[in-house]
Amino acid sequence: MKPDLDECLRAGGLRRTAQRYSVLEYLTRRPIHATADEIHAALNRRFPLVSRATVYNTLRDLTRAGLVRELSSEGKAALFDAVIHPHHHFVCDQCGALEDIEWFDIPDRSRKAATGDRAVRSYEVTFHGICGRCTKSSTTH
Amino acid sequence: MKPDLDECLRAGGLRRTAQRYSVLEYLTRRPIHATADEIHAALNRRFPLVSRATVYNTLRDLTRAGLVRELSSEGKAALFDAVIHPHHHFVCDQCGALEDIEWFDIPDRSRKAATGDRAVRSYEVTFHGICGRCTKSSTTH
DNA sequence: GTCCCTGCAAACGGTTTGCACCCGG
DNA sequence: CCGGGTGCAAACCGTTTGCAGGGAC
Repeated sequence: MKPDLDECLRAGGLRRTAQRYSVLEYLTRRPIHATADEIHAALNRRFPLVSRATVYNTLRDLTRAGLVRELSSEGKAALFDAVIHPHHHFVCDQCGALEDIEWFDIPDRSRKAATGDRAVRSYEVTFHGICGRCTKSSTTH
Repeated sequence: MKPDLDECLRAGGLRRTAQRYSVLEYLTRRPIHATADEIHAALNRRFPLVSRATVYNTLRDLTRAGLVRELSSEGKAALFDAVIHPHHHFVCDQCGALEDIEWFDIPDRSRKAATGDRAVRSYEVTFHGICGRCTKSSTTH
């Protein structure tokens, strides 16, 4: 159906199995932040197909293959994204909420100078602060 | 001894206790990446003073107060830094190693445009790629 | 046919929490 | 004196792993 996904798997040196295919397809279809558990639940909604362990193992493999990005959400469950729509993040230091920030490039000059000869595949900016909700609720008065 | 640390605590709305003071002092003295467990071990090396739970609770409080930054190191134990020497990071997608990247500013233009009216307190860039060690050891041949 | 992958459940490890005691203000 | 902080240990929860059976190639 979607030969490109198969090729992605192959390119990553991963055998094509129904489980891996569906995890990858889920993430590419819904390029949102999803926890391993959400993915597991979503895939098994219709009928049991993928075990929790396999979801974790698959996500690890896909991440290593560079097909998926893992965002370790400060103590909470890790979030996974298909590597499709790059974006930055805003994290609330108080409640831990994670918001997406639209993508913008960092000037090559600063970037190259700082990373040197490292093999950089991608990058993202994480902003820290207090989100709107927390600002409102914690006003001292 | 160091009145400024006391003031930091106070400013964050935190009572001044020996435990909190020593955690904060440790992090400001050694502005490196340290896990909660390393901090706990280091502080209790001479004589037991801080329990593990208190280290965790204190780090949570300090983080909320903005005195300390938490880096959730992809699945592994979280790393903590005193908010003193800002720097960026390079994460190896393969082995998870975390390297420091010297600081550089992001042009205000891009930044403001992207974050809008959010209360941004700080930001950092995380580069992803394959570190030198992994590049060497995984060459296909 | 050979590995690698999967499922299950148990183990793991970092972090949080309940509760009683203690101390800072 | 009061409310919050601390210590201990148990609970928690996301993630990993060992092992036996099954599927990809």
